[in-house]
Amino acid sequence: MTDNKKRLLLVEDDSTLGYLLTEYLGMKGFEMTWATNGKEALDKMERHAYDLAILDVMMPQMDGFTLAAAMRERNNALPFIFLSAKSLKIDVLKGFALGAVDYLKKPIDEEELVIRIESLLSMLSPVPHMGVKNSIHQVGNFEFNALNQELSHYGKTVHLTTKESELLLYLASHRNQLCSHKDILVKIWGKNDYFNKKSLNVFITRLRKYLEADSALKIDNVHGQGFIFRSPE
Amino acid sequence: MTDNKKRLLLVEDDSTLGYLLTEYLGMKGFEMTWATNGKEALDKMERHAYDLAILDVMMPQMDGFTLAAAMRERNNALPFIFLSAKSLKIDVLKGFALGAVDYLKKPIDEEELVIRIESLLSMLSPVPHMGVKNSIHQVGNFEFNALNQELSHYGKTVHLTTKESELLLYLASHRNQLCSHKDILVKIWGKNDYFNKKSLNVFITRLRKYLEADSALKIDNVHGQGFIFRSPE
DNA sequence: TAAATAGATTAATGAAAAATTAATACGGTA
DNA sequence: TACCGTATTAATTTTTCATTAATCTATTTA
Repeated sequence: MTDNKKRLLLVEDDSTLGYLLTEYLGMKGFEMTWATNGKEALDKMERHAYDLAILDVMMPQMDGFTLAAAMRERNNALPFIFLSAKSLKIDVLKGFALGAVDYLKKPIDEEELVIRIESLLSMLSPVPHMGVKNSIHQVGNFEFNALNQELSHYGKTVHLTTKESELLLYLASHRNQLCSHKDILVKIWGKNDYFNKKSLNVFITRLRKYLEADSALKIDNVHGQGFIFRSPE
Repeated sequence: MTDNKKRLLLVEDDSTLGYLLTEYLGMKGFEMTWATNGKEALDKMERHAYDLAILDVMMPQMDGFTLAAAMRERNNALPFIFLSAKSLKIDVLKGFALGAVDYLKKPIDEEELVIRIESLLSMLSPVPHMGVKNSIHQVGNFEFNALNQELSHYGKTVHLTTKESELLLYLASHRNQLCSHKDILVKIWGKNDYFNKKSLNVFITRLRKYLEADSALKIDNVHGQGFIFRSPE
């Protein structure tokens, strides 16, 4: 599909409301089709693909409930919501029993309608689990996946421990900046004391070892201050 | 999951309404958990799996909006609906903007609540899972039929137990990604405690044994974090 | 340039985590 | 009730990893 606008089919006999909603929703980025009765709606459904139908309940000839039942009978999987002045509980229950994904009572607030439609559409077409957060960093000619704690170099991957990964992430997000002992220790070790500082040195050494395959990368010490992770941006 | 009751987390400070809804929804076939404040709710979410959360908006200390924001911050994918006496449009919009799947105005009609919950659950749950479960997965040079719980290797088929199959399905759908203990346990065992973690290890061992015939497949442990199922895509 | 301080490196330690194996409990069934 | 397959819990062994210690090297400064 070249156009990713969502297509809505509005079934509404009242021309004022029909026109208003068509305009408003169209303005909000939906591709609108407006049918003024059930028969026309069924016909359009046959011939076009829609993402969601909005059915008015009270219509002459064929009411929204009947239309929904007819859709179901034709094995039409198009999800639909009802708009209705009938706010009686029994009607709401009937609406859902017919398979509606929502039931809105008139008068309709247009903004609420839009946000509900968007919510429903996003529920109905769930994102196929986009491969987790984007936590992959290019570090020199390494690829660093902070989430999986992996560091790859031309296909060769090593596993970092949690602390190693945290420290590398900190340095990599502050490349070419002085990172003070204090800041690193507070951020990663939680506190800044004599022993943690010793520990930090151990981990710096380890990272240097991991990264030595790329000579453009260096972890420089600034005497008495901290470290600078030198890396081309 | 052995029990297919849907699990709801109700967050409601008012004890009368909380009790009423817990009883009513419990009677209607849901497995209910009732938290009386946001902190308690967040805690329960960490340790248990729920299918839907019902959040009261107006609560002392942490209101429902803040709670929803905290959930999102923690990358908690639990879908939620708001219950609120605040029927102002701005609040409804805010609720949806925070990712709510519905926003119901008090006074709540219990029957409508039930049918809306059911409608939402059917929209939310069966799509992602059934689809995956129905398909046959190529796992290395194994063929994994999650529905039949069968694992085949060049014509040789073994039968997996339910838990084995669920775990393999989870890992296979997250291949080469770190799967935290917590996520696995919450998703498959329903809760995350000391004993389940032991149990998980047992099942990991079993899967490793099944899969050892293909040396390209590995279930690596990430110390203190979880597991990564390594498998060519 | 020598002494003092800071940093780097390697190796050792101990606690925690994980893997493995064994034992028990449970649920259906004949 | 005895049996079988499965899930959970327990006990044991193995591995991992942050810390600490010990040793070596670099930098500062008097």
